[in-house]
Amino acid sequence: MSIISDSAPLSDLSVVKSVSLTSALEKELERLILTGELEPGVRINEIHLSNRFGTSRGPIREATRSLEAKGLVEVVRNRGVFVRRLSVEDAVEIYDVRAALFGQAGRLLAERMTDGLLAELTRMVDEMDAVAERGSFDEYYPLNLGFHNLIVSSCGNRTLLAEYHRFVNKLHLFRARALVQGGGLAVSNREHRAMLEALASGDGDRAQMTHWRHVALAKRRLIAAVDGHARND
Amino acid sequence: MSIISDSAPLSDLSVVKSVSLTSALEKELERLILTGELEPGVRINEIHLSNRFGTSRGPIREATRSLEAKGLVEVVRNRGVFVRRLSVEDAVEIYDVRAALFGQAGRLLAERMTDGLLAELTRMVDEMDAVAERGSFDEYYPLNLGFHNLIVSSCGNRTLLAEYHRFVNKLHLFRARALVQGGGLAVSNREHRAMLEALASGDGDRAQMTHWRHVALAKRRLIAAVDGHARND
DNA sequence: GTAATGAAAACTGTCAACAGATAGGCGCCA
DNA sequence: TGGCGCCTATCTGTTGACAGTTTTCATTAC
Repeated sequence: MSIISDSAPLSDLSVVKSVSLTSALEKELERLILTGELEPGVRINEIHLSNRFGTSRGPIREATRSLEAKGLVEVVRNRGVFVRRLSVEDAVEIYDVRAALFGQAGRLLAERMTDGLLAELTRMVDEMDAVAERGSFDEYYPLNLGFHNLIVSSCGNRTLLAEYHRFVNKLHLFRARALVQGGGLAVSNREHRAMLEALASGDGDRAQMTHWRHVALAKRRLIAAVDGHARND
Repeated sequence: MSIISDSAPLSDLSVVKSVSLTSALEKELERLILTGELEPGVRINEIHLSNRFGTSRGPIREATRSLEAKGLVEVVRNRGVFVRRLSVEDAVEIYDVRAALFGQAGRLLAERMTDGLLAELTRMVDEMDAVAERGSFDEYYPLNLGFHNLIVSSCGNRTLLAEYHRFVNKLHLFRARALVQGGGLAVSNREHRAMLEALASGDGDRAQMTHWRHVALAKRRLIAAVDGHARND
């Protein structure tokens, strides 16, 4: 259950012998993939990596097998491992799964809501409104990410949290990822307010619905953006 | 994206060189774990396994790292890999995730329902009713499994399908698994009928709700069974 | 100029061996 | 007799090497 979101600056792997070389390598490879330093589609050369990290190929192979199970890379026999490339269809499928998980998180959170958390979430949405008015996407994006993370982190289900993060991370493998990020800052934040109200009411059904719909609408925006982009090609 | 459900009788690993030794070992280990031949909590000895399968330890280590990422085993540094043991809390968390995924599958299926599929699903529910009346759990269980699988398999989202199977499989690691299987055959099948009606109506919201609730109620039955069992101890 | 061919280079799959860590048993001592 | 520490057996972590496959590239024929 590795929740991969903090890309801690542990580039020097030599220090972390305490947590096994394989898992350190796995984290580092995951970081390289998610930051885009290893682009979707490229092959991962075991020998190059073993030279780069000063290890033998064994631990690297173990790490890549782990990443394969997580869906970040693809292993082709006798040809090597490739950073997974997500098609539009893959991305759309992931949005459905993410919507389901996020809706469930909303439901669970509504049933265990605290005043402090509600205040914090409200503050975040207010801040996003301010930023959205300026149209500053660079500021909006991390706030938005933090808002969603706080909801899922606070829902009380660690399994759900891990899965949610896994799929959000996986979306980084979608080449046209930039498409979905733009557009509709204010619109998106209106949906956030609806979620807030549902959470405050303590109504699980309603919270699940608003949270589900938020991701479903994001999916619709993605599809529209992809279609528009394709038409412009 | 390995959908693991068919435990094909490929006990002889020597034949399947075409799909790589590691993945064949992984499938076999997964089978041993899910069937309970390797019980939750036991340690997996690399040397014994390599002798048993006639390979070296390398491929076995790769296979176990993959299983670790899937959540079936736990790796402790310098001590080995252990078949994962699920607590009641873990099982309950998984039910929440499963409910979310199954609800989403219901929604997707409602929006792409065909007459043929509806007829097949109806036939299955009728058969379950007949079996439930006889109180034959051994006959009910596989029918029930097939009913759920058909719904998720037909929803058109392969990512969702793979995830759903992963979590259903994971529940095999729950030691008190027998607790949830018993009780409420007729009750459960009444919920199936509600799901059928929602699917037939083509109403996505309603289908999601009925499918979600079906798993949520199963979760509640599990909790009740566990509580009752604990009180009897 | 292009396509087919064959050899060599590069890379992955697998294995066997060594180094370090852990666990269990034995003897020593209070 | 019970507890402590040492020692050995067992097992995992990692490495380097060999075998087989894929890819690359130069050569040759058309």
